Amino acid sequence: MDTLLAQPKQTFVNLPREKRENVVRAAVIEFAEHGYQRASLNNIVKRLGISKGSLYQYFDNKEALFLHVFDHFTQQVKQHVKASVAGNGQDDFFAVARQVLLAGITFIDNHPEYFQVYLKVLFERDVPRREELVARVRLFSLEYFGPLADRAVGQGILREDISAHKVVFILDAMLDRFLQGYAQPYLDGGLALAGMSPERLHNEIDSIVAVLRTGLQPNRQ
Amino acid sequence: MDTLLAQPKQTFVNLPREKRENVVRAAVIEFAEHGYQRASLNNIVKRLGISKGSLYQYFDNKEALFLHVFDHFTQQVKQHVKASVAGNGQDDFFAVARQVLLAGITFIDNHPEYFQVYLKVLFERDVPRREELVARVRLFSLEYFGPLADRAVGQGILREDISAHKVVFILDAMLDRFLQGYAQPYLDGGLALAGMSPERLHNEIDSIVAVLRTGLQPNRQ
DNA sequence: TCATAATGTGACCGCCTGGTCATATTATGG
DNA sequence: CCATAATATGACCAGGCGGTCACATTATGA
Repeated sequence: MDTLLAQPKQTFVNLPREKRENVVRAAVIEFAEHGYQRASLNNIVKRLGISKGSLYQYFDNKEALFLHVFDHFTQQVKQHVKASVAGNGQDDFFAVARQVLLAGITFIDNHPEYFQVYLKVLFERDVPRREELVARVRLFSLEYFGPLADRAVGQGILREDISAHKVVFILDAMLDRFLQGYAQPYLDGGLALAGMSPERLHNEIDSIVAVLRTGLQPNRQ
Repeated sequence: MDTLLAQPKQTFVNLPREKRENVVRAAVIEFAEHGYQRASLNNIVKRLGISKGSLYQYFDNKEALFLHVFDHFTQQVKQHVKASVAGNGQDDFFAVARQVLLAGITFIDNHPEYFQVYLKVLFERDVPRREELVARVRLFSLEYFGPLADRAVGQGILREDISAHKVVFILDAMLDRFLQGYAQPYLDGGLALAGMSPERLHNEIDSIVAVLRTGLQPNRQ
């Protein structure tokens, strides 16, 4: 799970850090704009002001460059989420969900292009090792919420007529959809999430978490 | 809203129905597999066994062909949903939601390629008139559930601390995500929706609707 | 200083794309 | 039957793609 998807060539590793970062940044932008297949290596080298031959001294081919970019993405998102939730370890199930949602928002704010790359991978065919890439992100969510949901079931926090599996699905669906709406305004169903002030955004999140809490906790009728 | 996005040329209209349907079918398959930009007109004419010149006698260009395909999609989905819900007009808010979800499932079963085209449009940049296309589908959902939610609020069926707008967002998010998971198995969070028997699928749907009902109805604590 | 290794370069290759157009084929109706 | 209109064809075009490679430039260390 934590093994790398692809190694750059030694030449790339030897490069000064700033140049390496430039290359990755330019590649991320191109893949974010056009997805994998339509992304153009010619555009990338043009943007960087280097020759195409150089890029091929850094990576074996387009696929290796792309996988390297995706590696960066997964590393950053995991690190960001874990750091965001770290301080609130003892909170209840839904408070953690809220925290993860907020972490997603700030990640998108900080790295909108990386999230675009992910969205592209979700819905583009012929992306190399697509299932594996998506699974890396998805499994992170499942691994993260799965045990929490199991524990919550044990504590009687969740209603018993729905499996922990399904709880995670519902939670994941809401989080994912909310973040998609935040990243792509025309997906937000008229909520205008994109331009929203942080306070109102927090209100929206609280509303949704409240609905999930009421819907998922044991029945009190 | 109901005006067409693009007209084919007269030559296409004059064609016998079967040939017209063949052309549209081949185009749908190609756009479903590769999205707009990567779809190849050469592939389409090869699959049809006609010359490229002929295709250009039917449509002005790639964009016109694509928009014609999307017109077909929206017409079919609207017709299908309306027909599915028609008999159950007097049901309550959540029963209608359940019915729409079921209609979505059967639509995907009947026309998986059309739904793929829609998913591609959602996440591909540079699709001609993308916002407009997405809006056509989205607005249908909003127009459909919006009035229902308003009425439900008036009847006191929905909790009062959340706007009808937000209710529609949550509902739409769950429906959309469920259908995405059904159409693209690696999006289903391990629920294995794709290969599921109809009975178990209905159980899943009922569970989710139950959670929404409990979460969205007035608080009874 | 100079031989060797590492790195950078861009013209070039074969392939595919959306789109064009002169020409061939077929249908129509007087 | 034949002139005209409608339809079908595929070679061809310019442009972009991923990828290659012979060569130029720079860095290294003895």
